[in-house]
Formats: sequence, C-alpha cells, structure tokens
Amino acid sequence: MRLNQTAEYALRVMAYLATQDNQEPIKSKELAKTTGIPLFYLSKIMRRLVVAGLVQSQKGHGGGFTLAKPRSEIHFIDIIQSVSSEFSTKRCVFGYARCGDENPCPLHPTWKILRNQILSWANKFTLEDVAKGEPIELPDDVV
Amino acid sequence: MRLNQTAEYALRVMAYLATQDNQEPIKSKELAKTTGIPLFYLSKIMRRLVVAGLVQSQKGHGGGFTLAKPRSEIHFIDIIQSVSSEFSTKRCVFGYARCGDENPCPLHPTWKILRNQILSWANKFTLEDVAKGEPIELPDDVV
DNA sequence: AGTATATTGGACAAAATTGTCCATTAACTC
DNA sequence: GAGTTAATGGACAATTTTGTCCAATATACT
Repeated sequence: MRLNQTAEYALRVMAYLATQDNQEPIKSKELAKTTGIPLFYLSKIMRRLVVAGLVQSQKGHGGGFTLAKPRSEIHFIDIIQSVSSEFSTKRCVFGYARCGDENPCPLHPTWKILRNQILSWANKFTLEDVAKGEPIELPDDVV
Repeated sequence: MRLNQTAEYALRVMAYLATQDNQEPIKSKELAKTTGIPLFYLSKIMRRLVVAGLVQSQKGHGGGFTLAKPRSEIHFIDIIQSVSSEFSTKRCVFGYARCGDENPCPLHPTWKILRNQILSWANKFTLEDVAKGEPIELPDDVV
C-alpha cells in the first residue's frame, strides 16, 4: 500500500480532464499550466495513461489529450495503478512471505482493514464523481 | 496523504515490540533480524520513535528498546506520524491553495472520504490491536 | 578502572522518485 | 512540400528516500 506524488498527479490531471467537456483535445501545455504539474513530468504520466487505455492522444496541430472512455468507466483504481505499481501491492507490511487469513502476521487484521478501505474506495469512484464546474482557484505553485 | 516504506517499517517494528511481553529491552540487532529491516536504517527509525515518546531506549549492556507506554495508548497514527510527516498532509490533491468544503476542488469530495477513512483507521487502532503470539513465519528477505 | 555492550550521530552511498532538456516523430495547415 | 504544432522517447539532473559505515557516547558488569 503506497501512495505517492505521481499517483496524486495522475488523479489530478484526470480529474481536470473530466471537468472539461469540450470535444477538442487538451494540450499537455494547458494541462501543465492549469494543474501545476511540471510539463515534461506530466508528459510521462500522460503517456502511461494513454498506454493504459484511459486517455487518447492526438499528435500535431490541434492535438492533445481526451478521455478514452466515458467518465463513468474510468475508476480511480485504473488511474492510480497505471502510474504506480506499488499502490495495491500485496506484500505483507510485516514482512511475511505468505501472510493471509490462515497465516496472519501480527498486523494482518488491522492492515487488511486499511487495505480494503483504500482499495474499495479506489474501485468505487470514477471520474463521474469528480465535481464539475470551473476551477475556483488556481494552484499556489503556478506562476 | 502519503504512505511509504519507512512508515511501514515503523509499524512493523512497533508491532513486533508489542508482541514481546518480556520486560527486558530488545536490542536493535534482534529487532532488525526478526523484522527484516536493515539494521542501521532501523536505528534511525527507532530514534524517531524514541524522540516521539513512543519508545524508551537504554544504552549499554542489557540495553535496547521498550515501549514507553501501555500498548493501548500507542495509536498507529502516532507511529506513522513520528516517521513520516507527509502522511497526513493537508495539501490538496488537486493543488488548490485553500481547498475545503466551501472552496472544493473537483477531487475534494472523493478525496476527503479517502483521507477520513485512512486517518480514522490510524486513529482508531493501537498496539493493543496487533495479534499476539510468536511469529509463524520468517520474512523472506531475512538470511 | 577497564572492558564489553548497545544506542546515537554524522557522513556517506545507493536507489528510487521526481523533474528537465532536447531531438524525433506524427499530424495538421496552407 | 514547407512550415507549424504537439506528443513521444531518450538521456540526463536534482531531490528524496532508503540503506550503510564508523566513530562517539553512555551504560553495565567484573
């Protein structure tokens, strides 16, 4: 169970895409500007999202990125997992090679609860659940 | 909301301490061996736990570490926060400078749910809740 | 006092994550 | 076809996290 900056970035940019309902693709430059994610780092993230099939990319003039599926079909878990393999890792927190209900480590019962909560959260919500409307306030770190 | 290796290590070693009910302090060497955490990295973590007042250390012959309080008074949140400041960071995932119920970012409602779930989990459980008994299986990465 | 033990602290090293730069490729416009 | 635009890919740099080494300090035992 790991949660890092990149996963948060991915959620952020996808949430932004979900709030834009124009049909034209959105350029990474605009994405970077409005989300505050470093441009070229964002590009890498976008690529991963494209490869994962969550986003479509279009090169050249008028190109950019669009969601590859309806919002309701893009779950948070898809987004996070496409950029962060360690997110839903099964490795036991305690270090057991085979930790499970039959062979529980001391942390198993409590950790399982956390894991389940996080995973079911990520499985439950989709881009449909992000609030619509224009951003009210710009990020701090955007100049 | 960040969850990293060090936080997991801290939980792991504290859980181990909680399962040992002898009165003698436990040496970091033993802790490292049984938890599979690299010895000197573990030392740093232990120091943080000592500074946070969760663990008592004893130098010299017969020294080692013991819990500084009853198990029931050591919450997971204390453990994690003493080694990982970013765990319960309030920074908005979306990047808003002031994100809140009145000025919500698109991710606010869903993210708030995750945050609350994780934090209430961490606030709820204590070392009392870790399973007692001897470890059944040694970690894989321990030689 | 002297010796062994174990934490502590500082410096350092390796690895992973995060961020940047630039050339290449693909697509569109005229 | 020439020029422009925007994603892609690769190399690289900075930063953070994770891991290691060793000397210093404190404690206990004889």
